[in-house]
Amino acid sequence: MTTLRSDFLRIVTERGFMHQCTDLERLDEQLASGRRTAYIGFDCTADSLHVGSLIQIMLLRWLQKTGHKPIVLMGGGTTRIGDPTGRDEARKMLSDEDIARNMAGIQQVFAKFLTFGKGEIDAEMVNNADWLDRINYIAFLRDFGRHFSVNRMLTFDSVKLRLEREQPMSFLEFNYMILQAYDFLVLNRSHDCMLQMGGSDQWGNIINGVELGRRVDQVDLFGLTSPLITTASGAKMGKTGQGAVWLNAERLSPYDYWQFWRNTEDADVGRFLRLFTELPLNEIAKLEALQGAEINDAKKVLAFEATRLAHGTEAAEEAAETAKRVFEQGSLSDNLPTIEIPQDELAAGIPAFALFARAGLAASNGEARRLIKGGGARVNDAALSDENQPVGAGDLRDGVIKLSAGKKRHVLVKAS
RNA sequence: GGAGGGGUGGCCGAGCGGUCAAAGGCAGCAGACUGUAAAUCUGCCGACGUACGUCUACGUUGGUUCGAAUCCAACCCCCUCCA
Repeated sequence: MTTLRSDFLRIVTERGFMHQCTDLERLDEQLASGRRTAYIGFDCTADSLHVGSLIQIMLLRWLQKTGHKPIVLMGGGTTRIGDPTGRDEARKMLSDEDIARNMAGIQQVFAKFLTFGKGEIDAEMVNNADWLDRINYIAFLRDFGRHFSVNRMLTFDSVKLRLEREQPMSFLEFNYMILQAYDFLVLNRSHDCMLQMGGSDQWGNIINGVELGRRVDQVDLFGLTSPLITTASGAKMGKTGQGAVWLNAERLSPYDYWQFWRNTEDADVGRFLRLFTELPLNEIAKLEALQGAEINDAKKVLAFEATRLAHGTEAAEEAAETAKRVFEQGSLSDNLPTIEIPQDELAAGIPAFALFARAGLAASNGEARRLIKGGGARVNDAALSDENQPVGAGDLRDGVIKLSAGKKRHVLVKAS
């Protein structure tokens, strides 16, 4: 590969964000010669984003840090269609209210990672419903539909794979890629946006936009994709037993977020440090070189840095402190999840299984029973053998009872 | 519209009159080993009752039968081929 001149592409390449690029050399020229604008689209299927989108978020963050303008495109319009990429079933339709609420939530997440405002390189959030909603069907088909070959569309993975698997695809979904291509064209016209980034699964959609720009406006547009991030053992990143790893504190506490990173597989530490922190590469190289149990120190750095980006320094320090107390000193921390039980109930004593279920450490009484029978439940760090054993006021230590399911999941019970 | 195939637990997928809460796999939870890792091994894995049990569940509704995920009918949805 030739030496890259633009800060953005160089950093992004060195740190492992690059998967494919439509024309690396010319894009590099462009980015090296002045301020440019790029965008990434996100759909609003939930009111927050999770770590699955973090690479994209980091890409925009680096873009801004290297002096360019990021645009966050909210798929308010396209969310109502659903990207067929990589799925066998059409998405369920969301109401306009849902979409509006989701957009607001996602904006909160981005506010942590990007600087928004009116300045030259301040980030901007746009909603494609603003133009897609106004499309006139016939005019749109005549102006843009003519540039899309169905023959070609059928060869894109998003469509081809679905057909090969003999799964249904509606015409609605089939149109998704056209609309995404149109988004790019619109953003180029309105914001002089010349680069669309996205996950590797978006390659086809991005290409369509690049081509549409060339055919309709004779402009040079660029596309760049990031690799699909899986863990070293091949699992999709960001799925835990509890569900997605959300980036907002309401859905996932900073402590749990910290824990997620702390539990990174050894083999992923270096890669994740490069992708999800902004530590200098030489420092990462040192951390990555740690062997055996020492790599835990690197994981703590990863957890701290990643949490800092999403939740701020203070929350990251707090999470680190809580983890230290719980895991390294075996003591308590107020920062653990806490439930309150009425005083009199506690005085009477609650069967252990019921308490564990109430604390959320088990999904049902039956599951709590199994947990206890299996020897995975502890009260104040003492193993529990009888699932019916009453737990109550007598178990309070300094005003709290510590319930543990396994080694990692703890809940504090307080009287109210 | 016609012919054929199909809809099973979070997912994949067997079962095709009782012994079916339903094989097997994946995912998940816990235990052992470790380093809050991975791999491996063990146990659990619909709900409720401490076990025997009860309830809910095999697209929907109704039927046959002592008994149905399994047979029949109608309906809904999906796939393939034909028109």
